Amino acid sequence: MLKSIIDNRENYQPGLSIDCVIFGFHDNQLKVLLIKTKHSEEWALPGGFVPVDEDIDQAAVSILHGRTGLEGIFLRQFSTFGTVKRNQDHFSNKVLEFYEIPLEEGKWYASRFVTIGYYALVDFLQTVPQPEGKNEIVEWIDHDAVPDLILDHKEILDKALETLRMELNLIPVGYNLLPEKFTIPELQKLYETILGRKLDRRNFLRKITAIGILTKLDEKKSNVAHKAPNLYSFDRDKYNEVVRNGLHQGW
Amino acid sequence: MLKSIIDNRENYQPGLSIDCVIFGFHDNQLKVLLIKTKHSEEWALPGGFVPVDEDIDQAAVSILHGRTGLEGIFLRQFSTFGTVKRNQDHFSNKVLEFYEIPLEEGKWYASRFVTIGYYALVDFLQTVPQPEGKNEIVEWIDHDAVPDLILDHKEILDKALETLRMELNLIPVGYNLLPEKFTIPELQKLYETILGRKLDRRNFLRKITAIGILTKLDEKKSNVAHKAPNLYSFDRDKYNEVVRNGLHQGW
DNA sequence: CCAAAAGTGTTCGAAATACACCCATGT
DNA sequence: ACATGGGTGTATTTCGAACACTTTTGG
Repeated sequence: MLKSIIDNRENYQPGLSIDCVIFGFHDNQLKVLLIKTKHSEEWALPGGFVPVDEDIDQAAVSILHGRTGLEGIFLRQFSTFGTVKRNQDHFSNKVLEFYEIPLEEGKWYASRFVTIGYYALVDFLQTVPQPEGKNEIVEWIDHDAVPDLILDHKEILDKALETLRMELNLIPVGYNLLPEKFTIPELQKLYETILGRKLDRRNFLRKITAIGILTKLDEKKSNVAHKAPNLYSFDRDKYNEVVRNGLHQGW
Repeated sequence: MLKSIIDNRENYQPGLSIDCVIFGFHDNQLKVLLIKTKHSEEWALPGGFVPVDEDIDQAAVSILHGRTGLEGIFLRQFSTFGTVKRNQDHFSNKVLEFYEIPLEEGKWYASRFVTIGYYALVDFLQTVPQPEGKNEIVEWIDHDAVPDLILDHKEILDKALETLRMELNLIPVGYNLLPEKFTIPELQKLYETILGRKLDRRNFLRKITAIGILTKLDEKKSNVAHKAPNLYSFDRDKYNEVVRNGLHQGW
């Protein structure tokens, strides 16, 4: 993968990469999709390079699709990272040896890369992590349990979550993070997880329904302990309308 | 300028630029600092390239300093632009002829540039527009009267203002846009100008003072028509503290 | 003396918060 | 039967929106 990019480096925007923070939600846990290559002990954000004939947003979509198989996903650029030293450590001879890349060509890879951060919200259950080649491991990691990441990827992840928290005040969230049918407590746990604090059940219900993007289904969740919670779905039209027009409230 | 960059293109991050939207405020008008090169009829945002040994944030600071002479300015990255066609038009033979750049070297310049947008808030009266060389004109233009800009610079400008409006809900604004001493009505006009709508005087006073960043001076503005308004200044410590901790309200 | 802008307080309604009881289900 | 989580309503407080009169000053 890396070798093929370096061999075809003429076709890629030099010194520029994209890193994606892919959020999922499962078991009341905020998850992050991370990758690990066999030559490294550390995890990394899934990322890639930008073909010269592709818009950066499109390149991000491609990366996301490549790692998750998903399409039509909520994807948002949040920040660009470009300190001089950000990928200094990345240029290790080990990596080049591993990929059998001559030192001369490795210079392309060794230079400072400016990386554009995107974050995505995806449906955990519909996501099939797709490693590129047998040297790669792709896995969902609990956000609480994210280990050290390569380079400044931890910083990028933190900034993504910070942005998501802020955008929670501006756009409704959940459409891509939850399955088709979900319960209010599930949605609330999602909000609580993103925000990192508890919310009052009754007030949450009032606020979230007031937005007018939920459809109460005539159906209850089955096979659950205790009282069966009602199922809801998003009213897709209204949801998209609110995404466009913005939310005028905060949490 | 451009020629010297192309001659030294090894020292710059390839395919990457920075564009700054520099806001000022004067005569109750939101102003934008724009530049025009003699070979072009169109205005542009002040921008530049990124030295390989400089952090992108630092490069933005340098560009800002170069065009305004100002330092220690409120400067914030807001978005990165990178559609394939964004600077297609920029590669005109006219430009290369003008700068006496051989076509071969011009290719560097012709490729797609991804540009990182920064916006700055500066004190209009302390800003001395500084053209780089005699081919450049640097001028404050009323935001209302901004003409067509080159490439996607209009889009970048719009996005900057949109971000600024949003950030008005998160951070206090004014420290860099107003002179040392100012009146509440002036501050209010600044807010109204950024937001593009009128605010109620009494409610504005209550809200802005509640933030606790203003110091009422024992001094009135002199030589003004009608009732002399009180002068205020920012409490720099508290101002910075609020910038750090964020504002928990909205307009 | 009058026009034009500055200063100041109160009322009202909406929204956020805090809070308690009943209901359904699996064990 | 009981423990656990789900569903619902109300009272209180807080915050933003609307609003009118008086004061000062230059012309």
